[in-house]
Amino acid sequence: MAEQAETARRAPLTRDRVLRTAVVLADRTGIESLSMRNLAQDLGVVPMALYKHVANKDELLDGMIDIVVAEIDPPAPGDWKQAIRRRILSARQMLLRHPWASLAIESRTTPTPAVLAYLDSTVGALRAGGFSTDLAHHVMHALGSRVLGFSQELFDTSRQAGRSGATSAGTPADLPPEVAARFPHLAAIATAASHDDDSVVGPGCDDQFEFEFALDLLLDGIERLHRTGWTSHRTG
Amino acid sequence: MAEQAETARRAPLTRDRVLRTAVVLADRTGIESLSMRNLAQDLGVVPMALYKHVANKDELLDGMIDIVVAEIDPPAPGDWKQAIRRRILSARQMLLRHPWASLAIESRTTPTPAVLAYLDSTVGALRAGGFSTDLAHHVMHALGSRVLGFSQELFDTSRQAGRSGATSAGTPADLPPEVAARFPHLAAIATAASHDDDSVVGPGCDDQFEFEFALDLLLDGIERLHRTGWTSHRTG
DNA sequence: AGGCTAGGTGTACGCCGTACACCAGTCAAG
DNA sequence: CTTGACTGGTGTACGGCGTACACCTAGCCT
Repeated sequence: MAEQAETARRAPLTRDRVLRTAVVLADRTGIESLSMRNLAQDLGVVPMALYKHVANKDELLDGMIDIVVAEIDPPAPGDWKQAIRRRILSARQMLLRHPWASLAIESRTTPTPAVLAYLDSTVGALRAGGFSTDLAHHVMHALGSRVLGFSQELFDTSRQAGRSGATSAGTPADLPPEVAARFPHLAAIATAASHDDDSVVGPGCDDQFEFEFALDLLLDGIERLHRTGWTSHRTG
Repeated sequence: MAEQAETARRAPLTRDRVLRTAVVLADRTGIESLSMRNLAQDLGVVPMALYKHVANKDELLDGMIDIVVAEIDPPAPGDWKQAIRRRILSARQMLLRHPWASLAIESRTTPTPAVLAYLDSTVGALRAGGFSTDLAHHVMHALGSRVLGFSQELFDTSRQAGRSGATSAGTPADLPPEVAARFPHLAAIATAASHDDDSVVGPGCDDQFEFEFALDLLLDGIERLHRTGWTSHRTG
């Protein structure tokens, strides 16, 4: 009975447990150091045991993506603009919780069913708002990466070291001086917000503000097209 | 005069040659199958020889990025809108030539000098057009991934197999039937264009059109903000 | 009892990046 | 002319990776 107590000590190791442990591990140590061997060790199991539950590492990643995509808030009733706005912001929150997810989703050659479902329901919200399939089609392209909340800040200094989110406290403009000297325009932009005390944006750069700025820019434009009955058909 | 060409090395193997060969190899076989060993073989050299010219694989990737970013057309004179539009579309062409580049650039934790220079000159074009640093700052965030021309079409079926570009000929709506059944809105969008013969967009989905649609949506919104003297400062 | 099956194990293979010791040239200074 | 440092290509080797394959074991059905 001592022997079976030892094996009974750990949970049964289901596919779901494998995937969720992998998500936690990726959250904690980054996607690049998520290996089948590490994951197996976290589960107290030998590496090959995982292959009884996932076909290979690619399928593991797909499963992880499905799990985090499922964390996005379900569509809420209301007008299309509010609904989509809330949805996208919820997706963004998910991606901030799981910093590896955006790159993982992008690197997949084909979207997973959960991603497809998310996109589908977003299109559904547009259609429910009276969008033609034609306009809805183009709008989905226009929202593009924002549909999944990607911020994708190339010059986001916070991405190098710690977690993401607003560069809120401290870190006013931490470009290395030699970089600032060579790229004056970039330097000016990086420090712009901190110079003006009456700016809505605090010191440093508020990712959330920037994201909503771009999002609203797109949404307002989309609304305008919608109101004026825009179509990609030839004018005639 | 007798040159010592008789004993000249067959392969000079400079840092530049290493990087350019790596770019060609990545273009041909994809970034995931670019290894130091493959690259060395392509150069007719032993793997460790590369390390005399690049510190490690990360530095190799940085060097490759610098090379392809340098292919983006230099800024042209003219009004800011045209200048930025041309620049971004040029960047997009570069990314279509080097399909590995967008993911590679995104996965870097810190942008390379060439990327910084590209971003800087884009900001410069805005400033030259009379944008405040404040507005220019937010505009750069808004353009976001589009600054480097990322299309990032999650539901771009062409990405799974061949090269990208417009799904121009054939392939009207190649969603697998079981997928189409489960996601009716997606299916409707995917087939929308092919149903209407008088659409500007031909059969299938014209990536280029979609990209410019989104880009112009953003640019028009930005222009409107610019004209009305938008600022992120508190009103009043 | 006998065998089927699901699930965990152990070993092994071929990739990968790269540390480290080595060696063949070139070339400047003694 | 020697010498010794420096540059750049080589060979070997190590630890980590994904995973194929054979094996074992426990529970279940007949």
